[in-house]
Amino acid sequence: MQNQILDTDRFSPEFRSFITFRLGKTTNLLNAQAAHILRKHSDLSLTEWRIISLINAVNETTASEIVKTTFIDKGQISRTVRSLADKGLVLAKQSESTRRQMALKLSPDGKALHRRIFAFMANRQRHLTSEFTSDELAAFHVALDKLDRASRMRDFDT
Amino acid sequence: MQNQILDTDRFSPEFRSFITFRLGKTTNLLNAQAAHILRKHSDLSLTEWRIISLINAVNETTASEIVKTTFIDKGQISRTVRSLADKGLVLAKQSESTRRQMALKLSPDGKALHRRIFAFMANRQRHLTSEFTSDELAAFHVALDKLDRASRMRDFDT
DNA sequence: ATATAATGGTTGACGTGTCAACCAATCTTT
DNA sequence: AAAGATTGGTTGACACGTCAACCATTATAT
Repeated sequence: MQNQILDTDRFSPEFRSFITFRLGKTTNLLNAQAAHILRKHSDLSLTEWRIISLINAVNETTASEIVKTTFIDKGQISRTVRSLADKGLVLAKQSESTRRQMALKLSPDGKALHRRIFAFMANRQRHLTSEFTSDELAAFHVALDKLDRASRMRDFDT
Repeated sequence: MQNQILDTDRFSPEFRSFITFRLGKTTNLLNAQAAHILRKHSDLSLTEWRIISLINAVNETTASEIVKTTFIDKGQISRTVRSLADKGLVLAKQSESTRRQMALKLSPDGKALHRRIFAFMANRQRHLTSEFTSDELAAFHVALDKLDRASRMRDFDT
């Protein structure tokens, strides 16, 4: 099956094969879409929303766990968590077991906000995947997993 | 076939299905890999490299064409092109046909740099796709095309 | 031919992302 | 139990990304 690319595409043969450019484009488009939704319905940034969703999904988590699942910079997470705590959306408590980890939970306000925004995001998710068969979707995730693993190699000399 | 996710993954069922989070993670990993390669072998940023590659691929292009193929912000492209021109890597000439477009080409230095860096990036590309069959790769591109199209919808109210 | 709109690009302001250095708490080794 | 290594998180400095306003040029409509 042949690819269909938006717009005219003089870059075809080389660029179709350059998977990172290709991915970057789609990521840019999707991020712009998400940012638009968030701007319209909240004053959350994309990273704030992601962290809220992540905390919501597991009820309670830590900054380092967020780093491991998203590969967002830990400095950025530290700052974003504080801004969410300042807004009263996230509660950061020292966990009982250890004094260096912070247990992150959503406050009632945070949960309410999540519920409200999630409705839009779930619609969006349905829309994004509506053209996929479940096999295609599964294959897409497998492909991303392969790329994740391949991204661990750092040097390509010689 | 089941997904394999790096690390332990308490987020599984919800998050596996959230395609934009999933994509964001892979993009973060791949960008970090590319930035590492570029830092090691040049002083180019990722965006600079992408613009150089893009110009190289079609020999001559314009800023607006770069916008259309990458969806990088046009302000950023404007600035990056100037920085590349300042470094002597890109030649920006008013095109003859019209006075508002700039024709962008690589200088000899730019071409040489591209050739040098491209060697590493081509290795990387081979590595990234080595686990893919050609069908899988084609399917992956089709999936990205579908997401691109679906990303055009902006509102998910109701 | 003139007014209006669309296109190509630049700029400023500001928010976000990234790297590296750092501190404190815990874990590991001896 | 002390020394070193690792982990969890914070901070500063700076680069990069993003939005909106803007200007000049070209295209379109009247």
